[in-house]
Amino acid sequence: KKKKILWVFVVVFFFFLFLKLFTPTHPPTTDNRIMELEKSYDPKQAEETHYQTWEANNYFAPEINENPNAEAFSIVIPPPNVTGSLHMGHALQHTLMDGLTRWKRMQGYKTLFLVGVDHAGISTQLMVTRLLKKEEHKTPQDIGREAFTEKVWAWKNQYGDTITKQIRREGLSVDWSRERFTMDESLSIAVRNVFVQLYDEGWIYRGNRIINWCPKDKTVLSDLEVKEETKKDGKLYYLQYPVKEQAETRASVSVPRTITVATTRPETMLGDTAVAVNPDDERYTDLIGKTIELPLTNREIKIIADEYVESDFGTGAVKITPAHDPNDYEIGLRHDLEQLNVMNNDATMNENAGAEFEGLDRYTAREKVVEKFEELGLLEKIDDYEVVLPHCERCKTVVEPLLSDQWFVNMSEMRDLALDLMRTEGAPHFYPQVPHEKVYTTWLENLKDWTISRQLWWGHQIPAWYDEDGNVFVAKTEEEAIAKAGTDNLTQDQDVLDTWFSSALWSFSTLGWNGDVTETEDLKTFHPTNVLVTGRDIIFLWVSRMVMTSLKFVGEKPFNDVIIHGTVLDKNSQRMSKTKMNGVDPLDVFEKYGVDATRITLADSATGADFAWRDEKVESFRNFANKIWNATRFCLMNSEGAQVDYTFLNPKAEAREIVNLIGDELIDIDEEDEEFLDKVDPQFAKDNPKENLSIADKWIISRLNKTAISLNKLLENYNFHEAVQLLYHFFWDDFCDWYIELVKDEITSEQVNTTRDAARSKIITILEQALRLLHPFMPFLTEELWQKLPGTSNDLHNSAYKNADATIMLADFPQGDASMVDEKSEAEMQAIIELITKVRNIRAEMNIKTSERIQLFIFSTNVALQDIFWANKSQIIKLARVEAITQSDVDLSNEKYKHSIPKASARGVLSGNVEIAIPLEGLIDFDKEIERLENQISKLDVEGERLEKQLSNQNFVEKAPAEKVEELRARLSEIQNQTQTLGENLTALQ
RNA sequence: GCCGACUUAGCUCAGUGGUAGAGCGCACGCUUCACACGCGUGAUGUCGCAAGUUCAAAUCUUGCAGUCGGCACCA
Repeated sequence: KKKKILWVFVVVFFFFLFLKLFTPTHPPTTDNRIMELEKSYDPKQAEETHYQTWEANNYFAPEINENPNAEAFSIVIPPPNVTGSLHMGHALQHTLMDGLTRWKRMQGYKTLFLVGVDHAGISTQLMVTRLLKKEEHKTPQDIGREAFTEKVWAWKNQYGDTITKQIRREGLSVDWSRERFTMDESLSIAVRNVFVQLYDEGWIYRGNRIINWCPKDKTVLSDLEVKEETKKDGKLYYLQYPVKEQAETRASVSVPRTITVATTRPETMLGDTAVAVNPDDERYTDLIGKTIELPLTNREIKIIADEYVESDFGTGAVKITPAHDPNDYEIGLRHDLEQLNVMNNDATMNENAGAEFEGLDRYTAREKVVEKFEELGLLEKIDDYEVVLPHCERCKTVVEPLLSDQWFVNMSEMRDLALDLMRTEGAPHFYPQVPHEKVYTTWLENLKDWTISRQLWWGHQIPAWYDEDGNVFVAKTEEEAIAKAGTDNLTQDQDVLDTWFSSALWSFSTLGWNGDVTETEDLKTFHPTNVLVTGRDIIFLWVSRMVMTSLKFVGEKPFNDVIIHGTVLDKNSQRMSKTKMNGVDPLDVFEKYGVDATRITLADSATGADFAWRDEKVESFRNFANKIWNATRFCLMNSEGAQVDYTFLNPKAEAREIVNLIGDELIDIDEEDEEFLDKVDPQFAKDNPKENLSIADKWIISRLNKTAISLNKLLENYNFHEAVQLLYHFFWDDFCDWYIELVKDEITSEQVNTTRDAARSKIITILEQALRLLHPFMPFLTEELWQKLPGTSNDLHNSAYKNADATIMLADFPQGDASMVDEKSEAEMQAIIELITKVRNIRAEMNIKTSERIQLFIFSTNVALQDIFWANKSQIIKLARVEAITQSDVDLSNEKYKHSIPKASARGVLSGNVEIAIPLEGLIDFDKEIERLENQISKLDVEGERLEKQLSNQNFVEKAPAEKVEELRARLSEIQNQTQTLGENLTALQ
């Protein structure tokens, strides 16, 4: 038995060896380019090599543009956190920005895509603090401010380039020579100058206010950094406060009177300094002005009347804690109440809370307060209550409202500048405009003061100094502060500024403005930037503030347009988050499908709406990348004797031909033409006059020009989804499925002649144009392939980059030429496509084997169409798998048609009164053919009925545009014709 | 409470007054000399529900229902 198994193995082995040896290999070729192309696209190599070349050759820098009159195009990147790493949101916005930049660069604009990172105060400080604890078991306080910030810098220098490496991986054409960091010297000077000016003008002030305090990060937060979260299982505690009665009344009352207040935070009662009721509340009228003996304290507080209190809410009586609640604070001011802070900055109770509570955490204190009230018999009840609690956006800790000394910006002046800009110019223009413009405007209208100080060490230290008496001196430098104070016994404010304060200056501080320097070449050239691309979560935090500061300090808007992209959700339409572990790492996707496939997937998804991430979608664009690869592979396999040549694409080529024949002086050509003609090979023009172009050639040229025109228009409107769809279908459907197939025979011809070479040049020329159109969104693949095409050189560059080495990223972006849109050829081609599709349809429905060649009769009273079919008979034969077509097959008169075609034929009708018949002697299943024809007739009937109904409506005929009515009439008449023909065919079968 | 968005084919999403679209999936067929990450063919939707405007509504208006956001407040 064992022997038998072994024997089988040996046989199988030799069988495969045999198969391997005798399988024909690729046909030999003289062109070694072919050998370079693998059967499918592997993005790795392209991604590794081209970026380095681009960067090394300085292609990303605006200086590459040699045209002194070039218009500028600029984008500043929303600076990612220096601590950060790339997520899908970045990948999305980066793709859009780079797509736009590459597009404009190819158009000859002097482009700047400015890159940089943000110091991200809280995030970075937290990260390094954690590291310090883990590695050295120390807190920042243990090592002191100076040592700590040194550590952060060291950390930044060591790890801060993670994000920039990832940006390179994405292929972003950013100018690294202008890379910025929010804590760069010049940007820091800008921050100080802005601070000093705003202070001097009275817009920045220091004040004691109720602020949002994060007890974990131990810093104040702005309103925008606090996120509300609903807690369903909250409690509402009803506490009874005994009213202190006058001696004489006390005698007559057996039980002391109490007033009940409700609270969700009982521990704050230790800081109560009043109880408030509505002045019109009759229940409490007699108590107003009386005194309460505040339990658990030995303090007495007043009952006051204030309109703020709503009588029908809760008990109608409110405990007032001015130091721990923003509303209470306001009431406190109105009634001149004491502000008693009972908490430390870590949310433990302080000495003001009383010895019993001092040092307890706020929640422990809460329990204890409730216990004590219960013991005293003063706890009325506890209700279940849904509470909404403010949380720290970063660490999720419940934020405590606290009374604290902080720095604020009064935004009223800058807010008005921004609102005026919107009202007068409609700027910045949001894409999509709805709903963002309104949200932005409404937010500005209700803008409150901005808390800008942070109790951190990492960031821009506030340029304010205090003397021994606490007098404040705001100055750009310590020297200036000393000069102002008249003493050097000064201490600088220990706090730093909100990260967003420096971000707010980003659009101009990155271009060299710093308050000392207010005019730079870059600022003049690139500001205002053209467009900002960002997520909707930072419209308030960043976009609006850039608008305000830019108007105030530079006197112009920071950008014309703002693209707000949607959020990338997970496949279940949930937000991606670290805690949910449902994030998709762009680097994994790059690895699996390639950067280009990922980029074009993201661009396709960018409609402004949120979208669910699906790997299947990238997969389909990976397939698209492979399709491009293989189409190019095919062209290269048949590229001997061919090269990219624009003579073919444009009638201006004919001008060159004439120029060559009769001399320059006789023809009037403008400068633009001259430039174009430089790229044209005159010999090719002579060999291939335009009259030689086939319908397929004219059609693909028309499609190409239409595509280019539409694409540019779509990109102008930031319509990325439509742009990608257009490219996808032009390349796959028009170019691959039809053009390549139509010219395949010609191109792969064994015969070496000028016709073959011309066909090869034509297809490569179209392909080369297509690669350019694709480049902004698929930079690596297109560069890889473009470099391999015969005849690509820096001659194809936009005239602004004539001296740069050949690269597709500097090639001239096809604008499309409306004069090359050829509707006649498109219609003719459409007829051929329709014919072939119809035959294929009949073949499939009648189960005719692919290998089976069939006969085809084409009948049309339209002589022009007859000619077209005849002229393209070889393509029809090939693509519809037809045996042969003779002149008589397409030249049938009505009578002859009816009599000469076998009855046993499958029939079809096409638009333009074209009929086809496929004799199926012995193959035809009559029942099946009857069913097929009936199906088609009934489909046409449905449409016909609807049209008839519409056309018989007098109102429609009278009121609808005449064009429309005519259109429907024509369609109806065609349907009637087709139905009739099919009906006759049907009758003949029965 | 205020403001807003969304609801279209099995799934993910485009479209936005004039005959319903894509990709994926599905069905059938294909070792057709670039590509099975492919080729060909096909099926599938009272465009959330109801009313209104209009000759004509998925598209505009109003109401309702569901989903999801943003802002504000909550003793």
